[in-house]
Amino acid sequence: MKGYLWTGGHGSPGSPDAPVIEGRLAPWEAIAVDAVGNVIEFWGFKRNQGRVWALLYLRGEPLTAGEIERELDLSKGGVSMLLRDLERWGVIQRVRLPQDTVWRYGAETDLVRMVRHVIEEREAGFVARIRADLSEARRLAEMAGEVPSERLERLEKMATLAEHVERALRLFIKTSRLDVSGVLAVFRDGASRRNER
Amino acid sequence: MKGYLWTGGHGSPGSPDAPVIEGRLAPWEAIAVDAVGNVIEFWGFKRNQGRVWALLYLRGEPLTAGEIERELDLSKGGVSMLLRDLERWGVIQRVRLPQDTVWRYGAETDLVRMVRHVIEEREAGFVARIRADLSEARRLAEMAGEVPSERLERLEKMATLAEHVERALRLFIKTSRLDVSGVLAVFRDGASRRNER
DNA sequence: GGTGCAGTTCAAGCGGTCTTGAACTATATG
DNA sequence: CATATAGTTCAAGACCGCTTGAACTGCACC
Repeated sequence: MKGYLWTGGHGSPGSPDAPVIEGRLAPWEAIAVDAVGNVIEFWGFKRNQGRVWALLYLRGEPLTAGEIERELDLSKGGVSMLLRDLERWGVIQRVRLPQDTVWRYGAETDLVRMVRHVIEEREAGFVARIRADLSEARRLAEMAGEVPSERLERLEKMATLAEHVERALRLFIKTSRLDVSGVLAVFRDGASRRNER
Repeated sequence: MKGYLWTGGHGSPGSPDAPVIEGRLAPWEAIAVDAVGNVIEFWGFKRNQGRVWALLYLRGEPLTAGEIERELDLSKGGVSMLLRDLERWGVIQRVRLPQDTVWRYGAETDLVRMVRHVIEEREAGFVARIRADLSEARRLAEMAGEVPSERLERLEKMATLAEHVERALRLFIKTSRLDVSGVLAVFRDGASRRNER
C-alpha cells in the first residue's frame, strides 16, 4: 500500500504550519511540486523524481543541479541520481547554454512519456514473468498427475484472467496516449531553449 | 519502485532449489500462489493478500485460518489481518458450514472487484487530493501577485494534464470492466458452496 | 468456574528502499 | 601543475511498512 496515505510536505494545503524551510521555493510552488511528487510516487516512482520534474517544469527554464538541490532541499548525490534517472527516461533534458559552463536541466514537457514508461517497462518484464510462472505451474501440475481436474481448470482460468487484465492494460496505454496527445499540443510552448547535449 | 524486481519465492520457476518448506503446498500451487502474490503487490496491495486469495481460489473450497496459516507459512495474527482486509473488500467470503464450528474462508471469484477496488478507492481519495492541492497552489499563486503569468500558465497546464490522466483512468476502469466481464461468466462455476455469514 | 481453541490486536523487530554525505573523478582556470 | 567547482558513486544509516508473536478477547464445552 505504498503511497496510500502519504504524509510528506505540508498538512492540508492551506494550513499555517510550515516547519520545513525549503530553499526559496514559493509556497504555491512547494504545494504544486509536492502534489506532483505524490502522484509520481503513487505510480511507483520516487517521490523526489516527481518533485524535480515538477520544479523544472514550473520554472520553465533549465536549472542547475545546485539550484535544484537548494530549492528542494535534497542532497548533492541524490540530485545527481534523480537527474540521471529522469534523463534516462527522457522526461528532462540536459542542456548547456552557449556562454555557460555548467549543465542545466530542463523539463521535457511530455509527461506522458513518463507514464508510458511505467506501464510499458514494468509490464514488459513483469507480466511476461507472471505468465511464465502460471504456465510453469500448469506444466508442473499436469506432470504431477493426480491433481483434481477442477483445480487444473481453476489454474487455467487464472491464466486467462491474467491475459485479459493484460489486454485491458494495453488498451489503457493506447487510450491514455490518445487522450493526452491533445493536451500535448498545448504543452509545446517552446519555453525551454536547448541546443546541444 | 516497489515490486519492480522482486525476489520472493523461488528463483526461476523450474529451478531445483526449494529452500523453504511451505506447509504442504504442492510445488505448482506454490508457484501459482506466488505469481498472484507478485501481481497483487505490483498493484499496490500486500503480496500476502494476493497469496491468500490465490490459495483460496485454487482450492475451490473454503479453508480455515489455521489451514491458511500452515499452507502459506504465515503467522496467526497476519492471517487474521489479511483475511479481514480481503473480506472487507469483498474478495473472499467468510462462511460457516452447517455442521462445523469454525469459520472458513472462500474466494470470491470476482477478481475484477479487487482491481476495481484499487483504482476506484485510491483514485477517490488520491486524485481528489491532488486536484485540491493544485488548485490551492493556483489560488496562492494568484493571491501572491507578481508571479510571472507564464508560470501561472504552466501551473494551469499541469492541472489540465492531471484531469486528463484522471479521465484516462476512468476510461480504463470502464473498459477493463467490460473486457473482463466476459471472462467472469467462465468464472462463475459454483465451485464454492457457501450459505450464511 | 475452568480449560481449550479460534480469532483479534498491537508493540517490537525485521527487511527493503531511499537518502545522505564523504570520497572520488572530471573539467575548467590561473 | 595546483586549485576550485561540478558531478558521480556507493556504503552507512534513516526511514517506513509488513510481519511476528505474545497478550488478550470471545466462545464452546465440561
